[in-house]
Amino acid sequence: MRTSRYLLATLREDPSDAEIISHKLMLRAGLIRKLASGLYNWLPTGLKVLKKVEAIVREEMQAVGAVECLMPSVQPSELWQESGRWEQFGPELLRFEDRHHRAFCLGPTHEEIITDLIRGEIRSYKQLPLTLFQIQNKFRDETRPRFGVMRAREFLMKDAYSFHLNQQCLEETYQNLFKAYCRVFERLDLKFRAVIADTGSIGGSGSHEFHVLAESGEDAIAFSDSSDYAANIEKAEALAPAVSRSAATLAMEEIATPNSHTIDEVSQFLDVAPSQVAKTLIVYGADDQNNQQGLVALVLQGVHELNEVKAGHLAGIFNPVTMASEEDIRKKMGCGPGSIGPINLDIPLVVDRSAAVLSDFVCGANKDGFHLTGVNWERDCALAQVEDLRQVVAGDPSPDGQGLLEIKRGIEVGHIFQLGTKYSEAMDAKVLDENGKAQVLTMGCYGIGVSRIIAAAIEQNNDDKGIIWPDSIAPFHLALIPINLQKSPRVQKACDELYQQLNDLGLEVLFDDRKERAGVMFNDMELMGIPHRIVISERGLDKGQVEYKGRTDESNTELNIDEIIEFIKDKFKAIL
RNA sequence: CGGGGUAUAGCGCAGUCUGGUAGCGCGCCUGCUUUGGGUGCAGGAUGUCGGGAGUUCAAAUCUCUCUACCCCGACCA
Repeated sequence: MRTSRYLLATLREDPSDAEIISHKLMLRAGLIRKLASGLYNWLPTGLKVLKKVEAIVREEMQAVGAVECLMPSVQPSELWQESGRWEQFGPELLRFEDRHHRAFCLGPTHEEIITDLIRGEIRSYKQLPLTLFQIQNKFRDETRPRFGVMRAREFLMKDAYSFHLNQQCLEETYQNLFKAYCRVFERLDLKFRAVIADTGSIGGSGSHEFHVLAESGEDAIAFSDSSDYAANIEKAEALAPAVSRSAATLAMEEIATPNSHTIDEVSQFLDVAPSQVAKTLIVYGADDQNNQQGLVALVLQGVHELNEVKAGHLAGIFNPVTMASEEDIRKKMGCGPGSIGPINLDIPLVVDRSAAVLSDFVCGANKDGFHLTGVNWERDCALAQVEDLRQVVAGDPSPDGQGLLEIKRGIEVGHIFQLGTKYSEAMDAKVLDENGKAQVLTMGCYGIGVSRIIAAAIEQNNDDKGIIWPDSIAPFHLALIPINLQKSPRVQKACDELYQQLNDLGLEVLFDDRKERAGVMFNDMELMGIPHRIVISERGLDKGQVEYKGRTDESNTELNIDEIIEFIKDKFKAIL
């Protein structure tokens, strides 16, 4: 490709609406342009990268026997009614009507469609197991799209669905897909971790997320420092403290704590450690159908944060966990949220494992401006229900009993689920087994955020000059930069010849034939992250030489012009 | 959805408080110059000042209203 015939679209300055490095660089390097909030045009350079990621994903899916198909992005509401998700899904599901007033949505995912397709096509266990995948645009009407394609509303996803007669077979496929995902991220040269995950709104039993490690990641991951345990922090279990509760030594006492509401204020005012203060949060309760019902008190140690995913999974608590309004709290407790404690509350009480071993602790007195000191469980307040409620923190013991937890940030680029029969049951997808008996299909589903991977890869690989692509997904393999092309017939001839030879090798070469100074060309090619470059100049040709430099090399390598092709061949031996 | 902010040339911004008919840098076009890290000089083009309504002799500037976008919080590949 010659730059004069290409849409280079590089920008000198950071666009004002980009916050994180990958978003800035994707705009500056001319990969994407925003159309509207969460909607992006892919420029030629961006699309080349997208297609390469797509190809790697496709190859690895096919390598584990998955078969490609393609489903529409517009989906009829009836199928979503059938699975129950027409009601369950929030406003993230973009709904609309066609001219006949029939309701549709833009597909945020395709469980309903694939289940409908398969229940019509698969009759016998002999056709199982089967894994289908597609690479297709999804639409989710995110409340807050941000960070460019990292969290866009329309985005490219690879979604795969597997069908089985039983759980054991699902687990085998799940393991295969797990390995395929690892290979995808390895081929992309990304530093990643597979972590135990919560199943969220997709549903099902077992689940892993694949995270690219990056400071700007929106997720926190807990790792063991001495085993391979890794989990999304939402899912990481906080073990019960090894120590048991000490005996009470103090009498319970009510103390005025004017204007002290937060844990820090109270602990400073009373001069006790924040860990000795119990934090009581009031959330809405739920009945068996998860209808909102009354209030529930949750007690944590002052230094800990509530893990809303864990709390939401408990019976009797409304999911998603919702903090009670100050108004409801006052109505029930007669005091503000900053003065609540577990003593003499007539609502259900759930105590975190770590809070349950406190003794002689401090808590709110359920009276504005007062706290209780010297409080002890059982003596002063029954410990009805003790659960794991809190977010793990760095230094907690690993749930697998080996080592301590570290917390790192990650970008979720893949998520795999063992769905079980959630959709097949609801949508009556069955096959006949060996005995001629109808069996509900067991399903798995497997997603990769293809467009998000690109942002994640940049987030992980960049320097002050721009993007640093791995060879596997660089938009071009090599930049060919002439010095003084317009004025030197020799440089022109040498470039044309080399350009032809490199193309003939099957390499994607970006030949910068613009009438620009060297610095401009160097900067643009580095910004775009092209991993290799060759410079041809009069000065070099005088010595019969051209010059090579890798994107991250410290300095140039001078090469005789008749060696260059062999040299390049060697650089690309993995792909040529 | 709640809270905060922004909207002026392709991009980044000033001008708005104190009303007088729009400017800077980069980019773009022309010519010369320079030619190994965003050259220098000269000339040039480009704006319904986000939309609508109002106040005024006069509105980018004041008032009302609508819209879009961004940031901070609860969701997800």
